[in-house]
Amino acid sequence: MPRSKPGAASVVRSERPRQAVSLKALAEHLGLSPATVSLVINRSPSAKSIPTRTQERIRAAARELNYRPNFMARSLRKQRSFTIGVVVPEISEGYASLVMSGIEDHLLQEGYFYFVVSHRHRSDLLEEYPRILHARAVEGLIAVDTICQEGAPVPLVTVSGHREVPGVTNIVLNHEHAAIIALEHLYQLGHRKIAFIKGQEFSSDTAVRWKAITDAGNRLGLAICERLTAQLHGDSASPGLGYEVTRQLLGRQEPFTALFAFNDISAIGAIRALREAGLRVPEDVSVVGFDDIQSAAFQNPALTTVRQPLREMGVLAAETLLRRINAPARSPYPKIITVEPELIVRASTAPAAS
Amino acid sequence: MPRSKPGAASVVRSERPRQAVSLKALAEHLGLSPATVSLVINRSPSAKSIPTRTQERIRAAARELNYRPNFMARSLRKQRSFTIGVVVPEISEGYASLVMSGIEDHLLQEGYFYFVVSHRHRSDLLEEYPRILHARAVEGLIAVDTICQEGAPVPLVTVSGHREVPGVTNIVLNHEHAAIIALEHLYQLGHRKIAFIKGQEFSSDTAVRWKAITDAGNRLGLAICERLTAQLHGDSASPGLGYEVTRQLLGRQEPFTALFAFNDISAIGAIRALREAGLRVPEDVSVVGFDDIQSAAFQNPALTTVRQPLREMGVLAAETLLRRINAPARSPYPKIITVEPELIVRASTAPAAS
DNA sequence: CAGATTGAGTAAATCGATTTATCGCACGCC
DNA sequence: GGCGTGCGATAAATCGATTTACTCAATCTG
Repeated sequence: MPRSKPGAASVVRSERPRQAVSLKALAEHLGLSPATVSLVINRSPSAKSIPTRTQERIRAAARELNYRPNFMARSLRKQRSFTIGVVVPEISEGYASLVMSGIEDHLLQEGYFYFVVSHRHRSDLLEEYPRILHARAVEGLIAVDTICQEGAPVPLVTVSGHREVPGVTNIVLNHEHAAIIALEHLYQLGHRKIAFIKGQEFSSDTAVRWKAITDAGNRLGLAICERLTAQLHGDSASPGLGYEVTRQLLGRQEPFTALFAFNDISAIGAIRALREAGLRVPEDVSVVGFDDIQSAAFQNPALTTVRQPLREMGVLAAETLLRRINAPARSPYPKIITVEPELIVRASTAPAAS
Repeated sequence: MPRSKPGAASVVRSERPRQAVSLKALAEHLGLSPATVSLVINRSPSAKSIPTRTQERIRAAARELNYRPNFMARSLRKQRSFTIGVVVPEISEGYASLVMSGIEDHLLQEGYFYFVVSHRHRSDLLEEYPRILHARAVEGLIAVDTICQEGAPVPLVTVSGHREVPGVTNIVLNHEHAAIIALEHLYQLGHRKIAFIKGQEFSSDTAVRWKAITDAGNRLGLAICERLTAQLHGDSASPGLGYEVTRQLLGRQEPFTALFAFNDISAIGAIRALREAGLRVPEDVSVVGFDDIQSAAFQNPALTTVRQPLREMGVLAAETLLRRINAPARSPYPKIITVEPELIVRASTAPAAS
């Protein structure tokens, strides 16, 4: 009797179906079997024998009851997680986050999600993270600016990995070209005494880039002076590292008219150190950065830099990974994909004095 | 016969057990039932009746065969995904990525992973993403600098959400305090004509911060002049927006000796605009930023700014969310958690001229 | 009219782990 | 000799969806 009271009824009605409705519940509601409903919902080819009217009925009910397939159940059955893992050194840092932005764009478009982990160059985490990502059933991995020791049990794409590891596709900048356009720019401005800031030992770009620079120097007949090169140390995304190393460089009393930094962050620190030493940028010393992070354009002076297409590299990594995941096992895959740098000339470089 | 050939055998042996071993396989190998093995592996209380020797045997075999529980199966059974969703406006941007760094830190520590999606202020994505995250079985959501229209079917924590929505815990900066320390600083330096850059309409901090600023102005007896306030427009993480709006401000021919920007990014753009107009920072105009992003310290001049503890806010968001997830349903939860700002005085502010 | 075909749908196995209720057995006890 | 009572497990249900191999009836075919 009380059930028929309008007030009570309206309370009940106003409650949305909170807990998820399962395939079984939906099938029951329809007076059909779960099998049929599943076939129709998934537009499976074997649903072609089910008449259109029934199909409509099923879809309508699914909408009405707000049916959402349980992701875990589906994943378990199909053995697919539509999830990939992204390994970066540090998430709150311009390089990685730009690459990730590209990765995300493409993955979401294709119906994949991704887990991010940042290892901060701790070797225990570097070991552990791929394992726990694998335990989380990721279908593939993207490693950004991270040196991977060995192949993984799933397809692996690295961005600036620089190691030929079997099973790994590597997306890299054309560092030779990058070195040439940067040095040529300085050379044409009349610079002959150029200082260099190398990257940290652990950065995967460091060695390759340095080789490219020395090669380019030779090509241009530009002597690269040992006393004018220094190396970043320490694991920090702050310009402080570039500042320190530039002070060292200045302390060596070897004059130079230009400086080519490992990245924009260290270039920014370098400019500060130069200024504090009473040198004007670019009048006394020209500075070239690398990467073209977002704030490069808004430094004072605006930074001349070698742009890496970081976002595009992320998209490319995601595309390549998905292609590999969806290709039949043991298909051939590219070992290396090269992208091109671009010199962005702004206000931190000028003709060499005298 | 051929099977006993040493060469062939060694080939077989050298192959690692590639495909995962299941609980069932492990149990079979041990001559036990899956139930027993599961109980032991999970250190379930009901495993206390299994003698230590057997337990050891099971664990040893698990190690040897490299048994890894299937995540999907476990999740399906336990109805837990140990995954949460993070919604940000844009991943490659200082504010969100610092918060995310804190979120990641805490979540991974606690055995959770997270999916990130960036909506770029597109309202269709803002609608869609929470839904598909829910379909992906996330156990909770964190929304960063994002206005959420309604509660979610899972616990939701917002960072700078500023809306009282039932079911939502909001982590916010003490904007009143922030406004006071910034204005007091300028006031004490002798500034009376201060320009302001307000945030974009869509930013969740904009309204609250502006109210705090006007209140603080009143408190200090500082007139806030309509003609000296302007608002950011457009969805970009570049200082270009601040540059544009500062040029507008300058065009109004209303003199000012200090400028309080909505964030560091726009402050950087503002400084460039001021410089181009022939004004020196800080000698002619002092500039105060907001957020204290990583590059603030290395601007030229180094930026005076109101620091938000973004990383800590991320950690706090993650902690709060996990607490809510693991609390019994319908437990009480905090509606608001406030964190304190800090004024970081650097080189972009100085005593007012004249 | 037997046999083949088609239409409409279903039963049941499966993915891999968790968990509750139960079982057989040996031992001690009265 | 019958009865608890630990001990050392295990059988079987369950989580929710997918998918293969059917079934049953009606219709067509020769």
